[in-house]
Amino acid sequence: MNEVLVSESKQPGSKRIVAYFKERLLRGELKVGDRIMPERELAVELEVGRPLLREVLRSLSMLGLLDVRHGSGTYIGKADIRVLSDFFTFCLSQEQDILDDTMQARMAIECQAIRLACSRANEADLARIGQWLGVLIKTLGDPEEGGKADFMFHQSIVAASHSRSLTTLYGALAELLQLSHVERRKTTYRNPEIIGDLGEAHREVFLSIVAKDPDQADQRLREHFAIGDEVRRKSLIEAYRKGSEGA
Amino acid sequence: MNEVLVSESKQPGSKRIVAYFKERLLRGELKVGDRIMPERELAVELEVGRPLLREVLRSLSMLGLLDVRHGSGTYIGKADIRVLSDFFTFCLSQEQDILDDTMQARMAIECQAIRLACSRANEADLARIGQWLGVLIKTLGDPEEGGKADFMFHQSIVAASHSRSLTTLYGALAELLQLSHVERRKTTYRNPEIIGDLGEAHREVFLSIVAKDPDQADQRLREHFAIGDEVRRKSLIEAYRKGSEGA
DNA sequence: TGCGTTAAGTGGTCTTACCAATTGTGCCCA
DNA sequence: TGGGCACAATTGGTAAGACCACTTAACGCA
Repeated sequence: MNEVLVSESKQPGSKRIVAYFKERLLRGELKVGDRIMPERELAVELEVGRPLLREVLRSLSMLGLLDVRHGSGTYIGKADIRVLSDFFTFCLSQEQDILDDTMQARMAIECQAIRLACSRANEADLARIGQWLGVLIKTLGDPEEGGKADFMFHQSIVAASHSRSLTTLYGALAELLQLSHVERRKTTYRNPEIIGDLGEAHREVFLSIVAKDPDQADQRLREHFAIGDEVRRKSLIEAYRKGSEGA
Repeated sequence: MNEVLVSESKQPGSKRIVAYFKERLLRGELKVGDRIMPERELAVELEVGRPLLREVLRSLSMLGLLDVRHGSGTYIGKADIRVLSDFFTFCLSQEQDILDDTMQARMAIECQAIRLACSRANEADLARIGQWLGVLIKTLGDPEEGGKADFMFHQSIVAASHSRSLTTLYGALAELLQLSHVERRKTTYRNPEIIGDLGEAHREVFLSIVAKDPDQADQRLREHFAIGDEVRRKSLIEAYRKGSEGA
């Protein structure tokens, strides 16, 4: 969308349509909930055919920027970050070891979020984090349910930061992160000692938020991540050994 | 794209088209660089009209997932994160004080990236960071050029992390971050003392990477952000006082 | 005044036609 | 025999017109 600015009439129709929306959205002329001009009228105004206009409208709709309602009209939507979960999955899935690397993005967002949560979390936030901590502990022996609870626990912390940009980024990675949680659980869930440590580590993370100590919370969370890394490293070594002996 | 799975033939045409691509991309049947079936053939196979197919192809193309070449064919693209810069800008620009909040996302990504850069940065990375440090110092008195150099300095650090997910997220926020850099400079550039401190702070950040000390690098970067916040707080207070006296 | 019916307005999908860019094939000439 | 040029085929780009389907508004009648 960031094209070199040339005479609008010389630009391909599709780019003129995109520019039309971009300008009006950024100018505030079109706001969430506004109804835009009907397709046939807009096509005439932009001097394009309706099929081409619909191509762009569909694109913007798939991003959530437009809310197209059959028989009613087309409205400016609230940009939907959920669509990005798929996109990020596509984007990053073309990379090797992406689940491992996603940990970096997760650590980046969560460590900053937990710092903010220490000062911004309200009673409802703390209650929600505590609730997911409870569910997590109950489901320690179940990789699927435990992985989901683990994800929700961490997502509650990010939500407690009350930072729109952090929750947006976290939401964009949600599908990959959730997959990562479940995969991690599957490599470790059979070891009761590890499982016990896992619950304990999450409890300490929670308590550090309650204590409202940003540096400590950041540290506890990093320790939690490091424990998880170490656990998986040992599991891999053990699996490798078993594999060698079997050979 | 995460729709409830129903009989494919009963789904609207557009959803079937999206599902067609999603399945084949995730299955690895379609890889970057592959050429897909010509439009007219694909329309027949999916039992949709060509205009509808083009609507979805245009959408996927705008996300960079498809590389459509006039007269040549349609190829699977490498998902282009640059498109997300605009989308994130739309997404987050619907929020109040978004430039301020974007700082949180920036801090999250950069503080994690700089930790990784301490162990992963190679000679070329360090040279590039140093180069942008030089440009930054030369352009301290120019908000536009200095803002760009500042952004590039920080972006080089993120690149030096060699983390695909962090660079992807940072790229998605690039437009907002760059705007943020320039805006910050505009509030402070007239004060020579602040400007001097700015150059010095960046130098210390750079040196901490060279020293390969993750905790120190993280701390220096946070101090740098804190100094920037303090500077802007003072500038706002001063502007407010002047405003009051003028009233 | 409220309900039902009809018509108008709006998006959804498709067929057909034609334009424009790229690529491949065949023929001619050196 | 090889290279170059021209033409045709293949592919994407754009549009008009037709018709379907959903929503909303207006009008008439009880």
